[in-house]
Amino acid sequence: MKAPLNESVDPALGHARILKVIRNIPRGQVLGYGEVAAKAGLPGRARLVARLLGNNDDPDLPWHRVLRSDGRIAMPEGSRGWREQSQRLRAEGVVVENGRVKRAKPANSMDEAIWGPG
DNA sequence: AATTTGACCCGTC
DNA sequence: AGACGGGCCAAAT
Repeated sequence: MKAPLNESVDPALGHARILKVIRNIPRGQVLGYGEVAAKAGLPGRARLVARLLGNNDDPDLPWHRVLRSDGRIAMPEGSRGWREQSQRLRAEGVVVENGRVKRAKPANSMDEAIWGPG
């Protein structure tokens, strides 16, 4: 039998789960659209995440912590949102260059570089 | 009910 | 790093 790779999910519930994941991104950290979707139990639905953010009106939602998989900001360069996102990220200590976020932060020690934090 | 759209993603070159 | 092509999937037209 052919098991579906992912189950269909009630839209309202899916939306809620996605928003929850975004709200749970720690300060100073970022996540890709696809990663958010996956964490919400909706693999392959990165574009749904994008749509939700586009429609979102909740000022408390840390939407700025969501980036494209290549680490770049997902809005037209120079646009209002683009500038605000860069600024918000920097305010949290995230390094942003030309709308691109460096995920591989310079490690504070060689141990961290090799074994990672923790 | 068919087509278009979107703050996307991935392999390849 | 950047360019291209093809794939993806729910929501809006």
